[in-house]
Amino acid sequence: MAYAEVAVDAPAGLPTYSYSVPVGLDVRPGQLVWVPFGARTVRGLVVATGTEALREKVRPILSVSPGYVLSQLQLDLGRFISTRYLSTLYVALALFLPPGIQREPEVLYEPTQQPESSEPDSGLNGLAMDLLRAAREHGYLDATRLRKIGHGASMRRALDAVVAQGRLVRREVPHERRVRARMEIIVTSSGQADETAAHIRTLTQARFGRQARILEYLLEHGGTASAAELRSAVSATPALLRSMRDKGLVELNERRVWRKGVAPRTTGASVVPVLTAEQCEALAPIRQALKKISYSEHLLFGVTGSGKTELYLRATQITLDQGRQVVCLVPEIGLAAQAVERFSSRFPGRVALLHSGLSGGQQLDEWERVQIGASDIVVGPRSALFAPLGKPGLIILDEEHEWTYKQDEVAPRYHARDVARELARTTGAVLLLGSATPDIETFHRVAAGDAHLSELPRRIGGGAVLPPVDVIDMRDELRHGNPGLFSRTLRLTMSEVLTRSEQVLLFLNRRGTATLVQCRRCSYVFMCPRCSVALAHHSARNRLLCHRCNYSMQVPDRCAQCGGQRLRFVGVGTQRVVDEVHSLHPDAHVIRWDSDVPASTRGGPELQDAVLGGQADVIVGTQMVAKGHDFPGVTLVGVISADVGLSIPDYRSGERVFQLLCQAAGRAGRGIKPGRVIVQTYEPENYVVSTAASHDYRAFYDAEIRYRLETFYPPFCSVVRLVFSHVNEERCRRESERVRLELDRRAQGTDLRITGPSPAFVQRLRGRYRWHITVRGSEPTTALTGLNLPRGWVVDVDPASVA
DNA sequence: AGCACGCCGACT
DNA sequence: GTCGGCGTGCTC
Repeated sequence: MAYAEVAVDAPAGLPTYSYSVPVGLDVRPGQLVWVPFGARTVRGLVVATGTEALREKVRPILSVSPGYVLSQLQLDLGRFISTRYLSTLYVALALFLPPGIQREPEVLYEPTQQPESSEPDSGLNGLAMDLLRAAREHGYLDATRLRKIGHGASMRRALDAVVAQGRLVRREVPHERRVRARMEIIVTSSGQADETAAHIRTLTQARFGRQARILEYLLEHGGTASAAELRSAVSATPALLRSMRDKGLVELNERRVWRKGVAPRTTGASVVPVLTAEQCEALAPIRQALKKISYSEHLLFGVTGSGKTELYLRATQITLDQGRQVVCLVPEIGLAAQAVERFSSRFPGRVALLHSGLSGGQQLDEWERVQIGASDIVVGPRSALFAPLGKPGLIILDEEHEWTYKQDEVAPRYHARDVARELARTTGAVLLLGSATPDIETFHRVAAGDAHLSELPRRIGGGAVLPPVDVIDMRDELRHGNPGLFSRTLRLTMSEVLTRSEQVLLFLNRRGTATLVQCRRCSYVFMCPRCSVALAHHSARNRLLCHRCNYSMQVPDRCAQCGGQRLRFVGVGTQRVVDEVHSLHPDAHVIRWDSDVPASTRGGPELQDAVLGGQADVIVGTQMVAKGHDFPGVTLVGVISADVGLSIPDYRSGERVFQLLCQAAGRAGRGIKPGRVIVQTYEPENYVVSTAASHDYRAFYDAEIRYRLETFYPPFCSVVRLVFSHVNEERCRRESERVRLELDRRAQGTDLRITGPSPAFVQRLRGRYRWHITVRGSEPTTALTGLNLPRGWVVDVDPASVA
């Protein structure tokens, strides 16, 4: 008897369960199956097979899904993800499945045998009787039929009633795929050309004119054509072609056709530019590493426009020449198109683009092109890492510091950089990370000798320097009687730029929306006495609250530091900036560019045209404008309040603000005209603001790494965040306190440091209260493995934010 | 996730 | 006494 260990698609429980393999079913590791689990039929992935069951209780595997088998490499990487990120084994492995796999079985309702005449008065309502009648008529009810009869709560109730009476039984049946490969029919004339010519003559005489014309067409086109082509050229119908096949005149064959590709398949190769001396030097260690065909990690550290992309392309060339594949990850879908274009024009026809924005069919086609080796370059967001690669040789993460590489909404909450590193390590590939503002942890890996550093310190072409940055102390403005949003310098410069008909980009860091209380005189921000974290003002309870330890205090009426009586509640939105610009420049065309503007409008032609075509005079935006998009007409960038994000109770807030300021500054003067940057701040002496203003990454790194060491945060430890959410706030608090005690027990004799529970920064989400606990240590995951948390808990290893 | 089981408060 | 709220534990 054969048995299989199966990772099942259940939200919790054991990593795998044991199933028996029915006779006649060929089950191997890596296969996707349907298995019974409790009262349900669920997806499972076979991780091992054997001749003895590991456990006593077994039920049989229901069916094996055709199409794809996970490789041992993928099974191992899946296990790595599930242990590292504390996810179920199934969801980790499911990352590797092809697009369009059905996760749920089809649900059918079948009538039970019951003589209709002896029907007792059942008390069923009309809807329920309709269901019964339809089920008896068709033999069963599926989702499509059910939808035709009705929907909503009443439908659910009716269905429940009929099932409860035993008139219908619910049955779950395996259901494979939503999307299929697109096939076309290829028509080939049988026999030689002279034979075909003879056929044409006899057919014409026998008045089979249309069939004759089909053969003529085939003769003229080398003996083969697709059915679709024949249909439009000589109105050949499928039925006609079938009858011709039956007469032996033609052969019909099916052929896979790729849907219209997302990446251009045919563009001619572009000219390969000559590398600068700096580029040559930066490429050298990467080239060397690729030649060795063994794992190594490289950081390509260079400002925007310094020629990183060309090095990606050169490294790609080397890898492809070795017959290995390349993955290039980009932070978001919007930036994928650009990358695809660059790779496609150098390597026409070899690029696959993989992301969830494509149609199911396109996703499947791109994915399968990679699988069969038709594409050996994969471009996409973090999920592209899970493309079916046989021999990956190079994995590129562009803008590696971006936190979109961390999946935090749904499990498995993995970081693509870490998974990429593990993939590279196990396959002997090169991991190439690119950034102008590297993640502190990545730069620390360089310092520790775990990654090589390649630098591109200058912009290419004319050695254009980064734009000059003016730091404006907003406390001075206040002292000079200007309490407004804009400093005098920004106001003046904005007017000048607008008279010259150039564009202004006003940048607002909105991740500081939580109102905090600041003294207008000495700029003191009310802090938690226990956590050195700014207290947030909660208007509902009218108190100041610490989001880390839950300390709370009354709303103050004077400054705790200087006794000043003028306090301000900080929290500015994009709209207020827009209003202010309007009042200063009533004729200016102002455009808002933030997450409140629907993505379709944002990426759409109207907004793009307005921005690029120069109709827009002022663009007001948040994080989004700082990333990726080019604004060639912009000559002035104004950062409204550089330090807002600094007070977020998160150890990475400084790093975030630094990156954002550098990116925002980098938006100025990307065109021909020189640019200028004005940074407004209440803390000009803060190292984050000052180092960003002087474009000095190393100075920032030095200060930041010292802070991380002193406060015991990554890279000097690992962080796990546990969030509990519940509709009832009191239960929320109680449950998180209970878990805190449990964690304290587990922390005995380890270096674990636990903070919380406290309300999360986003305190209420979708009607549920949220409390969180943060665990830090050299190996917090180990201490948490096997911890049985009830429903409502989310565990996030290496969270993007601990706020 | 679904389902069974078990424990407490509002009713016949 | 019982019906049903939902909190808890199990699913091979």
